[in-house]
Amino acid sequence: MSKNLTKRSEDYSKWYNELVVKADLAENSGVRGCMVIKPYGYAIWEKMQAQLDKMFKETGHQNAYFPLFIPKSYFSKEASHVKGFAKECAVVTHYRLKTDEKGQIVVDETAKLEEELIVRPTSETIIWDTYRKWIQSYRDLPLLINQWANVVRWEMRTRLFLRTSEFLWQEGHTAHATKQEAIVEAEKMQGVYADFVENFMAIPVIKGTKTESERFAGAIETYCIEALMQDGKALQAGTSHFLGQNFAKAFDVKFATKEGSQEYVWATSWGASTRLIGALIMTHSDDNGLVLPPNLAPIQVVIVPIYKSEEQLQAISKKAESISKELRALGISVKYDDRDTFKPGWKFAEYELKGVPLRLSIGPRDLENEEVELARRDTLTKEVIPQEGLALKIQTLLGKIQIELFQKALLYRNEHITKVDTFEEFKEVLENKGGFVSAHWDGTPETEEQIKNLTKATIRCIPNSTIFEEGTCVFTGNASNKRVLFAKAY
RNA sequence: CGGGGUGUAGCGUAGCCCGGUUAUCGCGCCUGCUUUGGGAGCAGGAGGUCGCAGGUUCGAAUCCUGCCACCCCGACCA
Repeated sequence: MSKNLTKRSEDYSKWYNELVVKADLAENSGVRGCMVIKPYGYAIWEKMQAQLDKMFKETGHQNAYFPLFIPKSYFSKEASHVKGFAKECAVVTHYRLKTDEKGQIVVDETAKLEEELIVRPTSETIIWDTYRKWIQSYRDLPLLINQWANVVRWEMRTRLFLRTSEFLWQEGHTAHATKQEAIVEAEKMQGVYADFVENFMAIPVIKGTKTESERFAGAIETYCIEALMQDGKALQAGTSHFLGQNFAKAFDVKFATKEGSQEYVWATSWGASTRLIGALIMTHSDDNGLVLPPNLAPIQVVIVPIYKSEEQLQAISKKAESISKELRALGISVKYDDRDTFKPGWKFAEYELKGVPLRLSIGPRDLENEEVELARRDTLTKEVIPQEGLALKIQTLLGKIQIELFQKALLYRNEHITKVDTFEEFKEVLENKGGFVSAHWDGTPETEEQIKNLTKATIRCIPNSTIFEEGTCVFTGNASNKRVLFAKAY
């Protein structure tokens, strides 16, 4: 999309990291792959939270909060779950420090915990341990709970927003009386995520299911939404899991049916994280900085005065205030930046870097002609327009930008789904073009594994939209009845 | 955990191989004047445990040993 964005990952990586820091979203904290989210970045997260939370409430969910620490024994009750997370857990082993003979602060070895506590990498176990106490009867079901929290995963290599040791997210955990109802819930939440990401973040996604080897640890089925970044790599933007009765059995969560029998409940869990901010950056931004869709922009319109004298500034400020007032009346967030410590050119560059969708500049010339200069961040175009009817025009334009950002990303995404039928083509497309590769696969984890080892591409999903099609596996030549999407992924 | 690299002012860096006055430069910061329609100019100024701890030496940012932190490449990544 942008002239300098390149598929060479080290360049792209550098571009991305610099952008995150320069746009004032976040920075490395210097603490083991943990980042500091700065006020501007957090304001975007708050907007995302507010919208998601609203959507969860509308689908009948309630918020609650569970402990940060999970006793090791809880954690190990579901076999495949513990296997999936064991290698990336932070463990609390002591509860006290002391001063040693050299005056150094050291861990007090006598204050060793009898049972270690795991800092939650996800909360299934502690939540299901709690649900056992909450659920007795079919009347207690369904139980539809969401938690906003932080989790810790001790990843080997981290990257701002995309994979940090600690991250912020929401995790929904629901309990149902029937298998069918739980599946419907998991699918519904996949839909909620897709709706949010596409319509609010303007990021097109492909809905699908994960293969067995990519599935969440402990899930029967994982529903996902997959997005494509500008460097041709895929990013998992949200997941929803049908957990069957695995956790109910591990934590002995049973309910009395109408008929009086005891049955295990059916479970789902679903989550989306601050990683989505990384997706946002990598989908829309360019070499001038961040590009924010209007729905997510903490500041939607910035007004920059251009003046020489104090009298001019006063006249401009008066006009800017009346424009701001009109815009705010339409629910548009406006910032009037009349700081005299920075020059207009500096401010233009600054707000472009921060991705503010629209910029108005007003100078003496504009006052005289009853005009303003309006600049669009996404297209970098400018026009001088009358002050008459400005607020409504801006409102319409913000809506238009939101849609056009999505359309632009959708076009790029669609151009980067390539059907291939030979392994030579498969490698060629991954290497030179990037993006999703749509290919036949024989359905075995072994083939998937071998392809991954040879190309670093994984099966991102089996798209919901995939249709029955006779074919042969791109790697083994064995029979296949549908295409799946491969890609290199974050 | 393997392979490579880097730690010098808030940020980015030169100096290190070949030890020697007061540690270099740029950005940023402070003061003043001029500027303000796309990241201003000039002048002056402040800011340093040279990652930490030992060692060698008359003398260490520089050489030696150990440790720590971070980055990149692998492995890992619901």
